[in-house]
Amino acid sequence: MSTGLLLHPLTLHVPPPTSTSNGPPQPFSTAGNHHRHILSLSETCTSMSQLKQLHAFTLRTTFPDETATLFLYGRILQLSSFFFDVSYAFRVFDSIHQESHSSFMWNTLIRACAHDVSRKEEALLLYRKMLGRGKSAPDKHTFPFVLKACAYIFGLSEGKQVHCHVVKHGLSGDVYVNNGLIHLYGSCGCLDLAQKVFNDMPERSLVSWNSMVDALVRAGEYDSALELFRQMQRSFEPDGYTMQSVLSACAGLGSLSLGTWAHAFLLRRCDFDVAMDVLIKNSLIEMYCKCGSLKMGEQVFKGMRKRDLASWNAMILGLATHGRADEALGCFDRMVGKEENVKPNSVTFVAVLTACNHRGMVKKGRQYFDMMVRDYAIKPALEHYGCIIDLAARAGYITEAIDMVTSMPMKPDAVIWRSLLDACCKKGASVQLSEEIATRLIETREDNQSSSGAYVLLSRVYASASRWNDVGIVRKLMTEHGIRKEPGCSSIEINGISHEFFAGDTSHPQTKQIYEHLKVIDDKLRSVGYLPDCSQAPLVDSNNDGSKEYSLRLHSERLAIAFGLISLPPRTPIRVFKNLRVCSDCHEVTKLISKVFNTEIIVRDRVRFHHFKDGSCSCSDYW
DNA sequence: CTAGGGTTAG
Repeated sequence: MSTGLLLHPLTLHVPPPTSTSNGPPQPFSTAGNHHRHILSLSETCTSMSQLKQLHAFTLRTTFPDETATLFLYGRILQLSSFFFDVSYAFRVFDSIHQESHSSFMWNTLIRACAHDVSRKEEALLLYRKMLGRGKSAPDKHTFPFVLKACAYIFGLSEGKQVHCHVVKHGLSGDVYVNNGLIHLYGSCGCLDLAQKVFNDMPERSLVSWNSMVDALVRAGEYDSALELFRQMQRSFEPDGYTMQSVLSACAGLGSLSLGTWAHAFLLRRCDFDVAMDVLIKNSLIEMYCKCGSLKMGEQVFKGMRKRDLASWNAMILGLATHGRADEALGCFDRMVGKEENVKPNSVTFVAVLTACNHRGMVKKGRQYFDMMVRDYAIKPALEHYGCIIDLAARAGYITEAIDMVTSMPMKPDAVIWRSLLDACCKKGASVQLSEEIATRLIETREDNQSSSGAYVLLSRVYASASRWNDVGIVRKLMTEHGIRKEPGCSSIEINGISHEFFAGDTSHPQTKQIYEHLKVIDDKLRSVGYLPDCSQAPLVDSNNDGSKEYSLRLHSERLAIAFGLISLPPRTPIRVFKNLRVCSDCHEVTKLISKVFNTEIIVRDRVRFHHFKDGSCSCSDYW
């Protein structure tokens, strides 16, 4: 046989066989310590084809003892998963006698599955098999992989069982295992369990802290996440993973001052490789856009040497949510154009459709929806239908929107019913239709939006039809079901201090001034020809005292803008965050106010509200 | 005798 099978560069690293230091290598069947050579070859193996040659040698070689053979097979398994050839690993594993499967082999295979997106379930299956065979017990290496697989499929009940096994095997003190548990509970939304594991750990690493910070961010506990970040710095230097979570927390709070601080922090302290750098920059774009600084978001985006799909998605979405639909669509064109040639995914189209939605561009929205299906073969998800249905309904094409709901292949969720009902309410659809939709919305049992939920919207429908009896019934139902109407809410951040405004709210210390200024704004708007559109904003009896006002007048973001115009020096950009979705008319009004008062005003939606205990939060409180 | 943990947009 020829050893020419093993090609350069592998052959370069073969230690000379002791028996034949000169001349051609001997056939492997005779020499007693050839297995050592194969073993050392396995250390320099650089590709799957080399590994296969090695495997072939192994099959032809007689090994001095069983242990040595199994050790080598373990290596081969390890290498095939290192080269991402999991099916080869499976074949090797299956070729080994069941009795001889070692913990190492099981672990290697489970790990290979846990790292492969399409094999997460297989990882759990293997683990179950491993337990069932009873030959090799799981150890501290097994659990982190199994837990990762559980986390990925959100298998909370499976994960809890694995947690029991961890305890049973006396591994509840292992730092790797515990990190896996934190990650699992964090991804499944069990914050208290994640916290408990974290608290009870005898030893913590940087990964433990990062996983816990991440769990808090996922749960929307941004404040606590930042507090933990502060604590962790007493023992660890943050890395890229940490900063990614910290940036998400800042984005979630909508706090530009915190976000800017985090940006400065990472410029000063952190050093990443290129892959991490792209990830961090993407988080920066998202953070700046969510905090209302589209300018900084764009700056980061433009300054990137390398961009990936997520960078484009973040930028398009940022432009879209700021109502800059044309630029968002332009960005999309550039992305798919010849020069950049990045293939969009389903998230890209959510961003593109959001751009159309925020500007009420019905036709364009439909075009992009069709383009997604036709040109990119992307199957529309619920979110895409949500965008396009909302778009149609808001523009008054309620029948068409309902047709889309009935023809789409999946079950509509509460968001879709709500946007239909909202449109019915604003466009004065028939009471019967509105009632039907409200019923469906309530049936989903997901309707927990107190300010624009089924009951509130339905009572508005009855009110605009002057069916006061029914309004009373709905009100009573709301009380019985314990649903409290919460007013719309906006916030504005000034010098690191956040101020909140509720529609109709009078609790701010400068209320009198704010309302006076609101009147100034409205008068100015009227003087340039703007009149609140009654069909968009029906008369509502929001105070339940017979005093009807345009709901537009009560919009909380207008209070916030009024406050901004009073307390900021002229021409300072004003950033307002709204808890409800910003719609096209809101962008219009804001644009008009910006023009009339010569100030840049940015309104951003869907930022989670951060309730400061003392009503304020400054940068220095945190760091 | 081998080894291991944490990222992604609505």
